[in-house]
Amino acid sequence: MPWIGKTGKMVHLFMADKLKQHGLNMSMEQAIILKLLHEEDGLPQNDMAIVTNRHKATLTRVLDTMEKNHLVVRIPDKEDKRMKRVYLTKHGRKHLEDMRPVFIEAADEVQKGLTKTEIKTLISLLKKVQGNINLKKLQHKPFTICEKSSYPF
Amino acid sequence: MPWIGKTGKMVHLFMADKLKQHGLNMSMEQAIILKLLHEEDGLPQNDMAIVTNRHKATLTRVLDTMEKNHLVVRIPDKEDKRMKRVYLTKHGRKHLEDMRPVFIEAADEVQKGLTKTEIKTLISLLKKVQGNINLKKLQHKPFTICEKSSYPF
DNA sequence: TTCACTTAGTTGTATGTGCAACTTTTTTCA
DNA sequence: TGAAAAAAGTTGCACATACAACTAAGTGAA
Repeated sequence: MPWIGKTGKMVHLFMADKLKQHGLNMSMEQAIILKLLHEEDGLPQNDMAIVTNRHKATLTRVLDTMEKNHLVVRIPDKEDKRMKRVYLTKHGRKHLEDMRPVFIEAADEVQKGLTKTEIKTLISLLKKVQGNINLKKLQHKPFTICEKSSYPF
Repeated sequence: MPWIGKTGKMVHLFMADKLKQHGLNMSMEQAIILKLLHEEDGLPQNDMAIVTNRHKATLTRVLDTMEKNHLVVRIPDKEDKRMKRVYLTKHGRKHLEDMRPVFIEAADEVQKGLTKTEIKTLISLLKKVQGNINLKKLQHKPFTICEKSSYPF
């Protein structure tokens, strides 16, 4: 399966470059976080780590940067004092709006020449591959395929 | 195309975990370099950066680590004094042999439940996607689809 | 109820990553 | 031929990443 890793990396770089071209000073990693919070605001950090396939320590640092840049805020959960829930700020929401058309255009470019059927086939095959991968060990939790697109494209 | 990036990341993590489980103290990035040199020893750093879709500065640092660990050596080119060519060491070749069965087993696991036809279809669709992505700007060179698997799986 | 276990998040450390700016060497072309 | 442009590699910087070890807080069973 030599192609998945490389294609994934290329798509990642392509999208990151598009953000840059449009003057959006934001990494793909941060864009992914914004998209995730757009779908469900106030997620605990650990849930975000699992959905995005990142280590919780990595998430700590990405959120440090994003909080410094006023894109999100961390608010401790009232019930469970261990948890911190992450919320979009007004500024974060603005960035989200700015990046939306960029990703729509970029996704079109990436899919150029593929029929609707081919796209459906590709996604279904990738889902099958995901189903074969159990990252339980990595995340200390059973892996579940996330129907929400944790990637903004 | 929300699935490519995430699936790629999952495969990457899965493979990295397999290396660890088998006691191979090596990052996927380093494994990719070893595999590349196995196919063509003595590549200049810049070529390696392009094929692996990494920035040349990144390659500099990965190779620093690998040279420190005696997996590869850098030898200046006789003709073009700007270039450094990278060669596998005996130790590097040993690591390559050790990781081969790990990747074969892991690839089987990732592809479980997919027919030969499905695998062919998946690869052909991913190639189409790659064809849509022009990373010229990123690499200061026109992009070409690399038929060699720059990924060890 | 208490003490071991688990869970959420952070920090230290090493590596991986891209970009800009830099040096050295080669190429181009006027 | 000589100056400008290009190319290969390195370094400073900021961020991303995983892992181990840590703190604080909740859970569960004797």
